[in-house]
Amino acid sequence: MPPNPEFYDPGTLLAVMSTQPLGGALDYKAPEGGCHLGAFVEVPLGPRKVLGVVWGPGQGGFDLAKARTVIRVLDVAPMRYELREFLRRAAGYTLTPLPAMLRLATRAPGLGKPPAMLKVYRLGEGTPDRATDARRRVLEVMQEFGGLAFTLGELAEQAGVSGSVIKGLVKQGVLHEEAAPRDLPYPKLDPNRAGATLTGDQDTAAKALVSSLKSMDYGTTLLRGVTGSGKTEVYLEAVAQAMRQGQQALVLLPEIALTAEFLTRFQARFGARPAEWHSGVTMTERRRAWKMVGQGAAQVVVGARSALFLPFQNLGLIVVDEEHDTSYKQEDGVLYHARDMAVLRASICGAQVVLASATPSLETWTNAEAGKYAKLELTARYGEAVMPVIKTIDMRAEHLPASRWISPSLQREVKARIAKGEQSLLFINRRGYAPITLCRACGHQIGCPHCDARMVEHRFSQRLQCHQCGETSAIPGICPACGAEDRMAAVGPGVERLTEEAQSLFPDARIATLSSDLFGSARALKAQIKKIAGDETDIIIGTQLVAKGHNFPRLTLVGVIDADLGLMGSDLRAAERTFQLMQQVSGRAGRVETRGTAYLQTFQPEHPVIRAILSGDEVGFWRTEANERQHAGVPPFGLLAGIILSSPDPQAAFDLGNELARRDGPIRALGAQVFGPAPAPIARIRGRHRVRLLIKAPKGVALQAAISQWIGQFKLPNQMRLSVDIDPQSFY
DNA sequence: AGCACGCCGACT
DNA sequence: GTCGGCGTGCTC
Repeated sequence: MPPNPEFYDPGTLLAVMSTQPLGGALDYKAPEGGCHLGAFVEVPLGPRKVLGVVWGPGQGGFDLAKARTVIRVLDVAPMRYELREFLRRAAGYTLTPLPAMLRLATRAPGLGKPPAMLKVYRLGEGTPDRATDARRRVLEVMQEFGGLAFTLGELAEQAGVSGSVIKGLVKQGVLHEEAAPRDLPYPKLDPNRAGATLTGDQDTAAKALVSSLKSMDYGTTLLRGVTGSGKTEVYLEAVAQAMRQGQQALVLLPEIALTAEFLTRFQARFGARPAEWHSGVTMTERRRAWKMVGQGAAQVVVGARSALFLPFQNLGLIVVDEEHDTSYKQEDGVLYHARDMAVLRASICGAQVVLASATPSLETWTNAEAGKYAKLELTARYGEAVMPVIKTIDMRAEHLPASRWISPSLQREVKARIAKGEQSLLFINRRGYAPITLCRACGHQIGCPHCDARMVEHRFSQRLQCHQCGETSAIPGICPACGAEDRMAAVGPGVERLTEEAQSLFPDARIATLSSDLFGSARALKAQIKKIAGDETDIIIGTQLVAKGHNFPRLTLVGVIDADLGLMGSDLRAAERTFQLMQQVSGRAGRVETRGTAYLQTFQPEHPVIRAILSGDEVGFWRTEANERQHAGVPPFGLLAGIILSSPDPQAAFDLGNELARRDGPIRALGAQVFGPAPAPIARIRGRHRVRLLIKAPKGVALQAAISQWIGQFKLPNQMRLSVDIDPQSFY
């Protein structure tokens, strides 16, 4: 009989990938009873026991006498080929060591422990020696729910008795105590429940997605639809089809804040909630989700980007909602882009990907234009609402006193809305009160002591805060540089300061401010959003947060305080981001009956991006933008990679950076160029100085291989860390 | 990541 | 002499 490549007999040499930063797999002998390829195992490593996954046959090439034996195989479904292959390819693509990649896939609490058990109580055979009232109530409850098992707490509460009554009944054999797994399967979802009635466009798109799902093969579809066009309802039909086919589905959302609204709609469609996976989920719930996904007992997962690394058994669909969102790029630790990884994972396991957005990224738009992705368009808005009229306010012609940002024209418009009982939204993409605190005597600006970032004044909390590392400090009365008293000044607008200005301009208006840092919890934020959507607010003042998927039915005016923010930077995606953000924010106006108006305050109304937004010529904008990037040879028409060197010693980082730039043979051999070293976008984080080199390569070359070869020539001095950022997203 | 090994400065 | 600083290297 030929050996089974999926199984290792006791004593066979096999490779185990651990989550320790070793750079690769180590060989071990299979334990008594053997083990499967992909099994989760505990292995000895030096004096410790560590978690690992059986990765393949032993590699050899070392003193075989050193080989130790696998301690035990964990009681967890083995990692499937698809996930191992995904981790391998993702590690190769992002130039991340495999153990670090594997760690993302094993981030479940209590993985190494036996399944957590719970004591439950069930009806036994005996009868109680004396029938007290309390005992009778317990038995009634047990009978009412016929044969169901209860935990002590549940039963005591239902029967209105204390725990000792139940313990007493157990002693007499009336009740049985047994162990049940703590991790319960998720409620069964019903794909055939009636969903929302889909309009023509939506119905066509949903049918197209369903038929793609039926192919049981890989494919990616861009689902384009303006805000409020019902994208969610459409892709939920694809989720339903995956379930009908017995497959699992994953829905990625960019913000935890959006999950609450999603869950409500999900429950309405399928009758129960899916598994959740994001940073706000408790340890217990996390373990349950991980295990149930691995057993196929969770049909649908909604979560953040890290949910891509869950051990799905038969994944049929990945939805990336708001696919253009910048938070899909992981910016520290393992650097990856969740949208790209979703496509990679799906292509390996033969699943469908739906990229949903009103304002897709240029990458996705280009792939769809080129026919690599299918494209579905939702044009009609949900209900009768129409897109707003968009106009500019030329700030060069407005007369504004210093430290004022709401132009007279915009003030008039807001007043008119208040008079009609309609809502206005003033948008500014800056948190806090003022972005700069400077000394009027010497010009000194207060910066973060650990990062290369300015401290932002938050009047709400009466402190200065670093938006990079979270460091806070008191607002100084004396300049720390020159010692001048009472000369510190708040410069520039933030959302809190705009609120202050609005309060003085519209003293009778009811104003609500919406900024992520003004709310301690998602619940408080939700309450505020609900209040705004109701009848209690005339003016909403908000940051980026308001641009994302909330419905404010009475809103008819949007004022963008600074539409130029982000147009001037050297970021290659600056125009794209501004375009997307302005479209989303303006789309907030006039969602129901009235046609709304959006005003963009700008100093450059003739700028192509502003003009494109005004004319509504999206295709024109994308074509122009695509052309420019093609000429510049940057993504998606060329490859970019960053090399970040970080060290407590800035000179050491620069020296190594120069050395790398000088010996760039492997990179030049590709026809690629190295730029830098230059201070990284965040030049200092937690006391470490960061220097970045940028590599620009033509599309289609083996960039990763060349980079590994290149950096492999260098030995990192003490304290120095090097990380590679494939397709970096931040530039300033 | 941990942990041992090892090679130089200031102490009983 | 030796205790301990942390730089270097190994873990199958």
